[in-house]
Amino acid sequence: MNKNIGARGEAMASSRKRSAPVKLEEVALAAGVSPSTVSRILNGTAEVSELKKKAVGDAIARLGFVPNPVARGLAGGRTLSIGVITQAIDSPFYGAALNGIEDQLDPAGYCPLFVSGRWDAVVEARCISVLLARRVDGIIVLTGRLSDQALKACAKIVPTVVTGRSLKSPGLFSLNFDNFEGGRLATAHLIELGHRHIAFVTGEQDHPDANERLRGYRAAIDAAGIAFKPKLVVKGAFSEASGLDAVDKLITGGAQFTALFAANDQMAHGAMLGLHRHSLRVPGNISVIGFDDLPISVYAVPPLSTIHQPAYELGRLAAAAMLQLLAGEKPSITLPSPRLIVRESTHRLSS
Amino acid sequence: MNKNIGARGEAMASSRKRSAPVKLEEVALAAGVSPSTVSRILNGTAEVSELKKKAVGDAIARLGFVPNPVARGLAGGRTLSIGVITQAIDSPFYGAALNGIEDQLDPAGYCPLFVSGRWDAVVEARCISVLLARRVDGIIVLTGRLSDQALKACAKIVPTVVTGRSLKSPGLFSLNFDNFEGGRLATAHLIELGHRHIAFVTGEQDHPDANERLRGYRAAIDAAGIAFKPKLVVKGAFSEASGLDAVDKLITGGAQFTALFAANDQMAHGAMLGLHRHSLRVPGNISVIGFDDLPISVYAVPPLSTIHQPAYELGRLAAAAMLQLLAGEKPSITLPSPRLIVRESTHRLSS
DNA sequence: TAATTTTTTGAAAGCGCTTTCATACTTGTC
DNA sequence: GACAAGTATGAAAGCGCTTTCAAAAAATTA
Repeated sequence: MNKNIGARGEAMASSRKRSAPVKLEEVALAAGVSPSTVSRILNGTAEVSELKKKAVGDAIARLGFVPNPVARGLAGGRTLSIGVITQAIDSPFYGAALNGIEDQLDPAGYCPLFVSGRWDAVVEARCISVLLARRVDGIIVLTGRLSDQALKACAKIVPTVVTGRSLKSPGLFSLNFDNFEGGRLATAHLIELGHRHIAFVTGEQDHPDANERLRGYRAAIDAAGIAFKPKLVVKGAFSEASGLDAVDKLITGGAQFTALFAANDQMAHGAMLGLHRHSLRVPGNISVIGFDDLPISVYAVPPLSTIHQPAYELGRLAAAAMLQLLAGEKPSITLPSPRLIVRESTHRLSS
Repeated sequence: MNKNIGARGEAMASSRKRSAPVKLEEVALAAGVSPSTVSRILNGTAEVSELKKKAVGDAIARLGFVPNPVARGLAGGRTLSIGVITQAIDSPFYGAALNGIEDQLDPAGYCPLFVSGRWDAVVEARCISVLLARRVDGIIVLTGRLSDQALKACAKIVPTVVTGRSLKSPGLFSLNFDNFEGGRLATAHLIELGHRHIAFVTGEQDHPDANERLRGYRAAIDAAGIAFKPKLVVKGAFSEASGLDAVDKLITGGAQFTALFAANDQMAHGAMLGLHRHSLRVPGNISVIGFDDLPISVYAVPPLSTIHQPAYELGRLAAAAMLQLLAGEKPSITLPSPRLIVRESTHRLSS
């Protein structure tokens, strides 16, 4: 009763409104072979004579046959879909990564299933359940909150690719961007410009990326022989609002600084607005540098200096690694190194 | 229902490496009923005695059974997944909408399948095929390029919800934001502030939203008795870069204007940078207003006046409409009206 | 040419669930 | 208390494809 819902039964012989989709069986019949043979040709799972191959190919083309992925999933155990856990599908950074994933997966016939973890380990765990229940063939986790333990457990069930950390486990591949080096690079740039009092706005609490960037900041000022001043480091949360707050805190706290490094671009934008509100010019009075190189940062007023993070590429490579994992190969993929992008928000300190 | 997949079932007898998922048959056995009964309880498709209902419920909980959506899809014809066609998954505007869709669909047990149409009717058509091949239960098209015709054809096959246009057809529901009124509102605001020379940066060519916003602009200046000057209207493409270009074109073309209305926020940001490059201050020399109210616009320097478009809400409502369609109801959903958001990028014209 | 190995192919058994269809079991009615 | 009219339940037949398994055909060897 529910099979051909849309199929209005009214049109019998002649004009069929919505002909039921062609199925493999019909192709087999038309080509004069057995269903098994058609399946084998479709999947390349066995040698088939050229003759039949052609007959089947013709039949498929003529009938316009498209295999039903649902049936394939049930019978073959593969759904040709990959679960992708992102933290916020509406974040500009993740958006680009998702795009990269889609671009890479699509030609391979795979389809991504996006779900949002909302920076919450519990939600993330639920996401994994949902994805697993949907029988995805693999899971890509974009920098989540899940424990290494949970990730490894997941990898036991399906191939797993995770970004933002480095761990080894069977069935698991991790792809890590050098956040430490990025943090160092950004800070060193500021120091290079003559700045000695550099404020730092951190990212989400216990986010590995955030911690690494902070480590990079410390390493750079240490290397330059600048004393670390805890007062110059304020907590942020990767959001524009938190960048703005951070500047307020800094200024009302009486901190002295000529440059500010925000652990991501979103906070840098918030910080720039904060400085503007305090009648501080960027880069005239304060130099600002961010991290991520969001598309919008090119168009900030002034355009934001930052560390380029290849978000799109990250997605593409994560997907590529997944494809390799699925093919039984051992992925051999590495991310490009952090790159400093100097625009107009950083300036030499005029003494 | 499907809470605990993460629960490694090691508490069982001995330590099974990866216990095969429990299936409905086992639940039936454990509860002492037939598989049919379990299915009926799961789907609520028939009356079942309280007694057995409880027995089955217990068995499900005890065994940690989670129905296999793939099998359900094959047998029942419903996959509990909804295809969503967006133009650019990495656009800040669509990101928010996708979030809304996900939030609305998830509690209902549905799962969105996102694909990107890339502002291209051909790609979009391919997306529909892919989605249909995957046997989605419905399709949501976020302001696409497809012809009304194609959309109606799609609606014949599965329930379809489309935003950004108004058309009626069986199985089709459309949700349209009042872009005309938004455009009018923005322009009227500028006029109210004393501006008479108002530049307009258009959106993507033949994008319905873009055209409507332009219509709103014209209506407002007409109403104010201001002559329409074609030189003040320049083509944009909804991207930051095109906003910047537009300003260049305007200025090198010698156009005289004291205010600028960009058909979306992204272009407004580009335009603000363009003005900055020409040493024009916002709003000191030129007032700027955008359209969409992207999250980032709050943190622009200066914060951007704009027309609020409820992107998240749009997604949520589109999904809600889909759910109603699926339930066989006739959706009765309307979008909130455009709302003017005055921030700091627009200012009274000082004569 | 007979015997043996290798390759191609088809029949049939699922994959895990939904859904007729028919069967027991209740009610209700005169 | 016998007969019609429900109601809860189970057996079995798929959904459209993949995948053993074994038979048939072809290639190889002795």
